Amino acid sequence: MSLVIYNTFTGKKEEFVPASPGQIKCYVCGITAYDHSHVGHARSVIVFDVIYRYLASLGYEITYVRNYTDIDDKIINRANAEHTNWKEIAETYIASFKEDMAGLGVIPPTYEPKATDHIPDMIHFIEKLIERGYAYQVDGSVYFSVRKYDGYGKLSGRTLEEMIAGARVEVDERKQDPLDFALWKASKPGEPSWVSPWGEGRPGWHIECSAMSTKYLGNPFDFHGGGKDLVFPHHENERAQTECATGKKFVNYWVHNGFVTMQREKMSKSIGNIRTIKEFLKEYHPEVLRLFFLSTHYRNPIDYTEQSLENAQSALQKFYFTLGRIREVPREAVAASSQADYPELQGLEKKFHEAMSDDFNTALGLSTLFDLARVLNKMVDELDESNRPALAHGERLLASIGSTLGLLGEETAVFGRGETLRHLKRIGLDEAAVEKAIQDRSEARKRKDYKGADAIRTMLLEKGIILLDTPNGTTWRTK
RNA sequence: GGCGGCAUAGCCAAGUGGUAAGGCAGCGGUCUGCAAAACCGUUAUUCUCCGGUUCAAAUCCGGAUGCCGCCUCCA
Repeated sequence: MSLVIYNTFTGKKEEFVPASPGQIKCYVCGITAYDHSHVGHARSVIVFDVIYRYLASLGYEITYVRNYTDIDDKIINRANAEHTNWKEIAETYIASFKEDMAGLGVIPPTYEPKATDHIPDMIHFIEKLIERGYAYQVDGSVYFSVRKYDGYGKLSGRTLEEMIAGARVEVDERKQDPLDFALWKASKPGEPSWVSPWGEGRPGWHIECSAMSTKYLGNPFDFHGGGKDLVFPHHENERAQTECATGKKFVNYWVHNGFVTMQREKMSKSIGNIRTIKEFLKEYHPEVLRLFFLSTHYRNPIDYTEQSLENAQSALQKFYFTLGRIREVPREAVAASSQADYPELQGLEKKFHEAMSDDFNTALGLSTLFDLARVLNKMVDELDESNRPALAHGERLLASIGSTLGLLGEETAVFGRGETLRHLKRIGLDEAAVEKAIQDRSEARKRKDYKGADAIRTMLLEKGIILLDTPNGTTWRTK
């Protein structure tokens, strides 16, 4: 089965052919470390985490790079506002991001380079551009000469004329052409700076990704990813610089994810409609966010609403319940599976792979998880000698699909406990009070006082607590 | 102003020529003292609207409307 991927550069789905067989080299633009990351950043990271996991499941050996922009106007501004230095700000928010990533269960990339650790690489890169006649120096700054590169605009699908027509940029007098962009910025007094052949200064934004991606991956490399907003100018500029400096193709497949919106509007710091990852994680299990993201194709926008999250939460709970039911079946009963064929399970496995190999169609892939849950629940309901091996096989399939998506990674009991505690915290109820109410109800039931018992059930239900009467007594869970 | 994307049931959402996946919610049923979970059944003659191409269109083409994004930092 071949893997098909939508390439922003061609605007089409293309069959994926790795630059070297069996290996994949991937670069994804990370964050600018000047504040806590929000749910929009999380989408990008999770989308590529799932792509990474899926490619790994296909057996590829992957080198995955995700950078940190740790020097930039916003970082400097924040440092000034807080009377500290850029380094402090950058380190603070890189640490914050790492904490978020761990919380979200994201696999760490192979390399996580920081821009300021690669200043010499960038200087070298710029020198090459000057040598080759694609860049020029003015007053200690260096600019890239956009008109020297005739491929400019091909990634974002616009012509130079269109860009000029639509320009809202303030023209910097020193540029030879309004479209030119900075490779190196001469520093103003008091600003952080590094020594360069052009004087004290700091790198332009785009150059770090060109220098670091080619340093760690060479070029051309397989994937370059990031949010859709990076297509222009960031990736367009990276591409221009790199192809001009190396004389070789930069990237084979450009992959961009859609935005997270709130009330249909892009989530972004400047609009102010953000939800930080930390805020999210206080309220929900991390896999809820992941499941929510995966329920829509990665290139489409996704609207962040409480209802959608509750939805994702129910779905996640459903999967964990299913897993929990299976695991309650005595181990010897599920036994070692034979090599027999299970057409239904194999069909679902195939469906999952077909979905994922068609431009990572996780929404469709997720539907196989629902199908699988149904099949497995039925097996547990109708458990007998004949379907035990199939159940064992199915359990493994559920776990394996889950792990490819980064879901169902927790012990069912731990998951359930976590959901309970989160819910109690949200409604401000303590566990002992719930237990006491349940005990009262059990006594009422013993007296066959069903009216009284139901009153307690209803009271708890209103608080989102559902009682489960089992042969071994009453347990409870949160809605 | 320039360029691009999207529009599928109450909600979320897949589906790029062959007669509408999946989830949530709802309804009916099995089970249960009642519930919950699970399972079974059911819920769009129709895919924003108007034209066109075709034996056949949610899917292709043209137009309209609406929403969103990029063009400035942005995942």
